[in-house]
Amino acid sequence: MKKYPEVKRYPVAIDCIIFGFDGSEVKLLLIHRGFDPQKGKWSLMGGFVEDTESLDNSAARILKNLTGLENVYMEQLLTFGNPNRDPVERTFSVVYFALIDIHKYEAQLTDNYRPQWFALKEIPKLIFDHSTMVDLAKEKLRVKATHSPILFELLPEKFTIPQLRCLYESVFDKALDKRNFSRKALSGELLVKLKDKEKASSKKGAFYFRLDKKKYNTHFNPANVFGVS
Amino acid sequence: MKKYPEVKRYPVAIDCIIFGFDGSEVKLLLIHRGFDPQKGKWSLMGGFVEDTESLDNSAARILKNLTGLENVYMEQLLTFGNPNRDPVERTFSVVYFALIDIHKYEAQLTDNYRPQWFALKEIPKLIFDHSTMVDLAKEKLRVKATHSPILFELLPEKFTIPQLRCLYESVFDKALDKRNFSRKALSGELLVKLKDKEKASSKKGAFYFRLDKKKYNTHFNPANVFGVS
DNA sequence: CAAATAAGTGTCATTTGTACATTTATTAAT
DNA sequence: ATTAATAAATGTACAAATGACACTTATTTG
Repeated sequence: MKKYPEVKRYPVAIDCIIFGFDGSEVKLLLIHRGFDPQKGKWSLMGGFVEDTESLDNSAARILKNLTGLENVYMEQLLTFGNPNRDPVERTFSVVYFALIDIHKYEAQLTDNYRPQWFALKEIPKLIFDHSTMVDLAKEKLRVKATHSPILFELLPEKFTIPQLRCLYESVFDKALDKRNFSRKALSGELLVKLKDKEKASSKKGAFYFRLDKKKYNTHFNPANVFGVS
Repeated sequence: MKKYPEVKRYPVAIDCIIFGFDGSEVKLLLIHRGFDPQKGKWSLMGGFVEDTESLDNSAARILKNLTGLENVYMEQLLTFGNPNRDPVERTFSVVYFALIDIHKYEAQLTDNYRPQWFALKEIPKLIFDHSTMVDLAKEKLRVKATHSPILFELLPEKFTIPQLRCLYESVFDKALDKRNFSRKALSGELLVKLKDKEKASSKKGAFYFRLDKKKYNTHFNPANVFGVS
């Protein structure tokens, strides 16, 4: 059958929002945009969807090309399509987002586009509607964190309860009660206590824990980790 | 500046998923597709995005054209873009969904595309990937219903507690305890008891309630009714 | 006035959430 | 060796929310 007649066609882009945790704070990964307009400005990792790839695959390819990051589980967030969002011509952008452990992916990160991690409170001005995208992702991150243990994705293999609390405090931007937090964290029985301690941040040291992956995967399988969609 | 060189362009479509409640069950609105391929088959309300409209406006226009429904608050769900999802040519589809009170919109509904309401358990085979879209929307509906009082969107101005319970039972597909349900429903202080009763479904009759719109809007403003995005 | 129908309501036990202060293990300095 | 400093670890009591459960009430119809 012939193509749809009289239908306008548009470039479809992907933008990737990568949140990361470095043990004390949640940060956002940005790069310098590689082409005009706004070449060199701070930007999300973006590119155009190619002809034979799915949206998910396209997002993975683009992230890999621009940052070197691979095997990052990203979730589709929302599509932006205001007629004037891109000054060059109308484009649609399907936004993806992910949460990673910064240190885990440190080695993968390539330097081509001079990527940089920014604390959530120090995000610079971004091109186009990228700031709106990030705001939306931050909000979604909070909501998801409330209803699922999604934030474990941000942690290294071994982590301490204080680090975990720190992560939640960073996401929600508020102080949490030590005692109540650790009671709740441990009550889920998802955490396994290890024998060794993290000694860098206190004299006493804090015991490491790891995630019980079996239980985690059973109760929150990958497709559901980030919730519904 | 010149348009992006060497970038492929695609039609961008919208598909609208409309859930409705008729007082006893949640249903899905479908129409007969108006053009080839698959002309005449059961389909979501879909069409192509036009050049000057936003995605939200496009969704509203398409819904109006195909069904007559106006002023329905729809939320963007997810974008589908597998290369082969449409046999004619590659298209992307941004999916929207909404919840309405079937009776409230009864008069608006036009007959051009022979629209029909289907109980969730009796949804017919749909074109393309529309069934997947509906499954996703059902799931999202459940999750949203758990975390926000979204379901009030499905009710008429006046409704009874048993109707409300019935709605939740329909969405979650399970029986809920009468006593606990009404305690919880009333505890929010979002419901205002009226003087008259609904007498159709019992001899005793059930008091009508209405939503306290001020409180509802204060705590769950339109942008947030459906949650985050 | 009896029967039928679905609405409406209360209690108790359990779980969950919240507020709050002291003790403990370890290191570094004297 | 003793002390000071640091941040980790832990418990209790009260309030609020949840879940399980059965009887009474208002109304209509025969």
